[in-house]
Amino acid sequence: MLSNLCSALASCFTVGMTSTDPAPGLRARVRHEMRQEIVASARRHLAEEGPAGLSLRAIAREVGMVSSAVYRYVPSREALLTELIIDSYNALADAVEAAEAVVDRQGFGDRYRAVGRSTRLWAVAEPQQWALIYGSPVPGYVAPPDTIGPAIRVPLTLAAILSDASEAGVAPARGHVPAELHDALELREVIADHVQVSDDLLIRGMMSWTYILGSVSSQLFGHRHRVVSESAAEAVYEIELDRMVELVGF
Amino acid sequence: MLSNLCSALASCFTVGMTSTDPAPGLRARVRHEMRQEIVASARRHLAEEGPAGLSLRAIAREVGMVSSAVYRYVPSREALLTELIIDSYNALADAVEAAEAVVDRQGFGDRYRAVGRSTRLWAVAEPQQWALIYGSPVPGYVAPPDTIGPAIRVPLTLAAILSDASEAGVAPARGHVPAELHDALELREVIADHVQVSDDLLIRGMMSWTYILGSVSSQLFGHRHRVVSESAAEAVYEIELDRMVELVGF
DNA sequence: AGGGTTGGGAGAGCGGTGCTCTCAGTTCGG
DNA sequence: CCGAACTGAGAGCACCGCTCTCCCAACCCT
Repeated sequence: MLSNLCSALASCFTVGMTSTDPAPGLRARVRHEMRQEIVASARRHLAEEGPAGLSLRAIAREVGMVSSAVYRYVPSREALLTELIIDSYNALADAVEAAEAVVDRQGFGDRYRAVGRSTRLWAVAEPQQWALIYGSPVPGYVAPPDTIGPAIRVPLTLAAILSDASEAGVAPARGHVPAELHDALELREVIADHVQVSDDLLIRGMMSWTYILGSVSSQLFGHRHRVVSESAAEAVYEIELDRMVELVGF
Repeated sequence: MLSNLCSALASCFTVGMTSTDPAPGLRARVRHEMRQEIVASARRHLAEEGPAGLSLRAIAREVGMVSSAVYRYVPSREALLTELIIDSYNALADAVEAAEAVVDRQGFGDRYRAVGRSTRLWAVAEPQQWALIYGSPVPGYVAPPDTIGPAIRVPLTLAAILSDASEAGVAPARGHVPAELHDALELREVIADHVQVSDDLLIRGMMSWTYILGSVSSQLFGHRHRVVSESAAEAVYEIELDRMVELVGF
């Protein structure tokens, strides 16, 4: 029965469950609402205090419960963080995919720029969520497998751009990559393989995402202090995207 | 007298003080040793538990004191973290400068590669210190001015490479940078200005450091999962450095 | 050498955290 | 309708940063 409870909790905890029970039952519905209220409060606290400041007791206080009661809905603080992490990955991916989708399919450089711009815009709007997913991981915290799906959505969007560019004959390989590294590029296993992307282009594409991560984090975490003035950050970022387009070879 | 105590604590707290009192006094020396023991314990805890796990009480336990006693030596947990941050910046810069110094002065690409390699090596050896300085900042923590000096040492090393390359006529500007961004590049104010570095090269150089930050953090923080196999990380990183040399134009 | 001053350790305590356990009341399903 | 399941409250454990008081030992100065 304990395992029943656990699995019930776990399934209810899974994001995007929407089981649509035939007979929801009053108790089940109010439970679902209570859970959503808790998560909403957690999201609010995250945005205000940051990941380290997220406290189950504070959440309990806000929703008008005693701290032990929230454990009926959330197995642990870490699990709640995991849910917020998945949410954040998905929110970022939603924003990026929406921005990239409206760009001319043949403008590969512009598609990359759209990814870069929308990523930065989302991060600036939600700095704590950015810190949650791309900051230093909480020591002892291991990302559960549920997170890797949402986490890889943006890289997959970029991979699609590479794939389309390869198909169009743009961005040919222009650099040597040792053959023994071919199998090391695991990203290839995740993307549709009906189009052949060269190792060189795959690495350049990976670099283009790495660069976005590095630049946005640098800006948000204050590592551009005395390097680039804050007011020009966005304009400089546009130059950076141009140079990365140049590096990828679109 | 309270201000006296404060200033005494502050001056003793300053890194690299080494006041060399003429008459050290037994009490002063044992105090200094005690303080070093505390910082050493803090460093150990940082390496094991990470920044978030650094606890003054645990340190006190380890050095055989009651928790309130450590406050005679360290004003707060945050101040202790600041000291560790400065230490980490300096340790990284020491490693980078040592690696870069032994490279042929005219091999600008190789000098950059040395910076990139030594940065990654240090980060892999000291992941918690890397997370401390380049991970998400602790919410509510503001970097005191003492940190910016050590923090900018590696960027200055890179700036020197750019400057030398400019002087040698290598790496000419090859891309447009709007004139209004000229004053936004604050890094220029920090470096010796007897050599003219173009805006384009300055931005490319900044990008080369941003890229190192992004790539190393990606590797350490697990964002290369299902993208690049762990075993090939170092080899792929070498390719990345090659591509960045290409982007800078050395 | 003695006495006032100062520094440093110990202890208690405040408010906070995550999490567990027990108890009592409520709702639900057979 | 009654037993089973669910749910909130409360107490409690171990931890945290930090403050305050007390007391003893070391120090400096006369």
